[in-house]
Amino acid sequence: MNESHTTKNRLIQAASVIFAEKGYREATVAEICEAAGANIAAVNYHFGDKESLYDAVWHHAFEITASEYPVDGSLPEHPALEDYIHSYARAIMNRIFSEGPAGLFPKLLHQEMSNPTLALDQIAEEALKPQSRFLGEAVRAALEQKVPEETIRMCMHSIIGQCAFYNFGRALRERVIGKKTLSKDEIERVARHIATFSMGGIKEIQQ
Amino acid sequence: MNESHTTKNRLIQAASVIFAEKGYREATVAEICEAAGANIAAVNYHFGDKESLYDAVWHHAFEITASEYPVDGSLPEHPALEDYIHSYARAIMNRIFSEGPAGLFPKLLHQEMSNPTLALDQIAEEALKPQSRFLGEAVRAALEQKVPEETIRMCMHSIIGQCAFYNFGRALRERVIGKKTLSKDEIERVARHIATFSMGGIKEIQQ
DNA sequence: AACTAATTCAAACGGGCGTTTCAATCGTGA
DNA sequence: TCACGATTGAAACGCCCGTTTGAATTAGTT
Repeated sequence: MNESHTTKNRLIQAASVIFAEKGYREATVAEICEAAGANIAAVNYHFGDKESLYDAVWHHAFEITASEYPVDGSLPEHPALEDYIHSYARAIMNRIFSEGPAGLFPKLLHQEMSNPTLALDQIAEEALKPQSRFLGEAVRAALEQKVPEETIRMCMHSIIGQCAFYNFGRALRERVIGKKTLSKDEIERVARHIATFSMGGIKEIQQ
Repeated sequence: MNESHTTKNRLIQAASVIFAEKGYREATVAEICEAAGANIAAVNYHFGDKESLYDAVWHHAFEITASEYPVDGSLPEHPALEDYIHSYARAIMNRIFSEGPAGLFPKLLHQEMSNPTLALDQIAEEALKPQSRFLGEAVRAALEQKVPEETIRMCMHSIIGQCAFYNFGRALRERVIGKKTLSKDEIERVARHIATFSMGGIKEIQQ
């Protein structure tokens, strides 16, 4: 009876979508239960309270996105710096524009960044620091000893910022540009652009 | 009696801070009134309802930030592309790390991006599109005819993304890096970095 | 000083929220 | 088949929200 159609799992899946859309505080347990086809008391019975359900949603969302689109998922055998950046950008872009469950993590993260709950500390430690290190060590290795630590950090932020903007800028892209989603090809071109652009930036910085 | 200490003005000032901190829905009129030293009914008397107060806050915040840190505020006489990017980045960074009223606009924008209200359409049209055009036309002029429109757009996003990350990444910078704010000098170095990095990126793209 | 309009005040109103309650129902092992 | 723990169900509780009310107070005009 450990199927994925238990009430508990239906709650997590329904809650993921609603939390991602509205954020923790704006989402109501009533609408979550209705979307899951469960009774209003189901959240408290299966999770204790709303906040524990939120924790469960986070772990679920991160596991899915990290296994479907790992940041080192496109690395060739002997990767150069550009390969690291491209692999990172490709993974992040695919996550952001995934319309399936892998797309929920970036949306949850966006919500959490503007109105942090206690969950953010844990997420930063478990999910984001490792990804940040993945990029940071690649950049540091490529620039070794030539530039101060602050410059390395700024270069990392330049790379991460380019990717993250497609997540945080969602609402604006619809309004300023008029494009809601990106095709598979566009995603590939953006990831390639970010890698090329960043390599040019780093070259310009280090001379 | 058109001073800046009327109840109406105190409400706008108090509300700006609270809306910027918590977003529209999470902020309560009770705490706004308390912070303004006004009665609970003051919002409805002076503005009609919470949403109209929110509109007033937006206009107030944008006027302040746009006049204190205009995106063309650091342009030399005959600006090259790098000057445009630097002027833009410097203005945005100064806004983001301003601890005074000029810092409220980026915070409000962050809130609005994750949970858009009807106000976002108006903001996008009045405040953000012009700034986007400022950058876009400079980039387009520098790359004229050499690259497709999609490439120009991606370069713009690379520049804007680098700046915006310092706004959206606030909560993470504290948790992953451990730095909360930036000194005046650091702000200048980041703005210079973004301009240099972006020029390198654009050079790499256009060849 | 007297009158009028503007503003402030404490209290209350509906409505929606997360949570609790406890009876009804289901699933499973004896 | 029966009994018992696990799960579901409908209803209610207590709380906080934005807003409204109507009286009290203040400010401006003659």
